[in-house]
Amino acid sequence: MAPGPAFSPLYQQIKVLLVRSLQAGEWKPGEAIPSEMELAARFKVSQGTVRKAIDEMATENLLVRRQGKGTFVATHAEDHIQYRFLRLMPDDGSPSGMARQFLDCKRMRAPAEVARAPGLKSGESVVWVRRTLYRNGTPVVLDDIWLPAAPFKGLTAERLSQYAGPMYGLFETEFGVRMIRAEEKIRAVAADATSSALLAVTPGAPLLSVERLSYTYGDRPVELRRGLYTTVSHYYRNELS
Amino acid sequence: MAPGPAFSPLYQQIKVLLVRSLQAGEWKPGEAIPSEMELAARFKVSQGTVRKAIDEMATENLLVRRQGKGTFVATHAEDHIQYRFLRLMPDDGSPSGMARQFLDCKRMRAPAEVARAPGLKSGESVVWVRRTLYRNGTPVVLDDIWLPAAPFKGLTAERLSQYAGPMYGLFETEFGVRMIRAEEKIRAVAADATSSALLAVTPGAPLLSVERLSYTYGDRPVELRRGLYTTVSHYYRNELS
DNA sequence: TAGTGGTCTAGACCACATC
DNA sequence: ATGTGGTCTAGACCACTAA
Repeated sequence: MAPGPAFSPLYQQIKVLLVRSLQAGEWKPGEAIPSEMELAARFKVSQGTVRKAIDEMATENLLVRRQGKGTFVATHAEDHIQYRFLRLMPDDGSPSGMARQFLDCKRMRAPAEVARAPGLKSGESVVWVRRTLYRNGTPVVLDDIWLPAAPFKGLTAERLSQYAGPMYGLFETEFGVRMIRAEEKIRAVAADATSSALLAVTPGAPLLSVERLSYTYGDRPVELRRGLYTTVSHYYRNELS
Repeated sequence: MAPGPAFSPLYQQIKVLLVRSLQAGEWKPGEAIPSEMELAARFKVSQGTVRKAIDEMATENLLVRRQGKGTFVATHAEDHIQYRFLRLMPDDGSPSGMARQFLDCKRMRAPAEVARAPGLKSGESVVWVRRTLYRNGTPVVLDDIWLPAAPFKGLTAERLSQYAGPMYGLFETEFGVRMIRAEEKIRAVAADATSSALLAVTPGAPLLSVERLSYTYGDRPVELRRGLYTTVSHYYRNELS
């Protein structure tokens, strides 16, 4: 392989090329990418070098390997794991499904608090979504979601309600926006008037505030989400290592 | 290599053997393990196979590779990153150090709430530690820590205070107990009388409750910790992928 | 049976750290 | 100059999947 513009290991350069292809939509979420041998031939490197590139992308959850079948583009849509990014677990072990309810969805100028987050310019047009999640008929999560209006033209409460499965699956299939990773800032806050009403708790009750910034390919932030979780019968689960 | 008792890839078997050596203390935290070539000779496999075993252990933070120098046993003691497991960040970016204060340290029978956690039998003798962390003179963290009394014989507030550096570093060097990974359950709770007093907040104020179960080699839980964090000028940081 | 990813090997060379 | 981990290659064989 010709010495690329950057001085980095071959497999890293391959990785960059593969990510570019993903970004360009050469292979869509859920589809298989070419076999390791084909990619090795295309990039004129050995299979082992392609392998190492794919290995890293698999650990980053960009690709999924399936022995005997091939390597596939990761997706939120087919993932049997509903809510890949939701870490809220019920106290009793069963991570059963939740019911959704969309309360609002409108176009607006980005308020200052939202625009501070990278990726959304101040005053830019955004889509705002408010929804709740229920388990066993009781509200558990109140989400406020801000999205840049441009890529999400045509997003309505109607379409959100009709789509079965995780929201990020809809973003993927309908708007071509794939969430790769996210950063969360977690705080304990007191319920205000609206949140206490929507979550059926007393005003001032402690709630878990989860502020999430989600990124697509190329580390571009494309979603800001502020979730309020009731944690009387649920907890936010995290693993440290 | 002889086909071990379990049917698994060679490099996985090597990994098991390496973990056993770590557990047995053949190489202590901070020390270098033998070179890949030496290990390959010892286990009668190729260097690449040892490499893959070490690679996985490095991503699990059991080992640390340093090019040109060798591969070292991970440690909490030398890590320049103070508080490897503490995810609390100040709102202003600087993750500067915190001051510690040990309030209590005594032997007791494990209360029921604690004994429910695996690894501690009900009524077993435990060591209980209470401490606070301060930043800029104001209390931010209140930790209650329960440890099995047996391995931690001789743990006193005195020794905790005298030891500079992270608590898990002291556990390592003084008691031979190495924390490998941990699980946390995070909730929002209201400050009670004692916590509000110790954290200088009004009773009922929302606090982040972080219940941590820490594991040593072999997935044996050896510490239960319940932290209460004030999140008015700090937040719990998490990465999703 | 053919094609995929998964493992294992052996050898070459590079980059870094140390003496 | 030597020893370490890091990269790259080429080829063999295994395990799984599907036609």
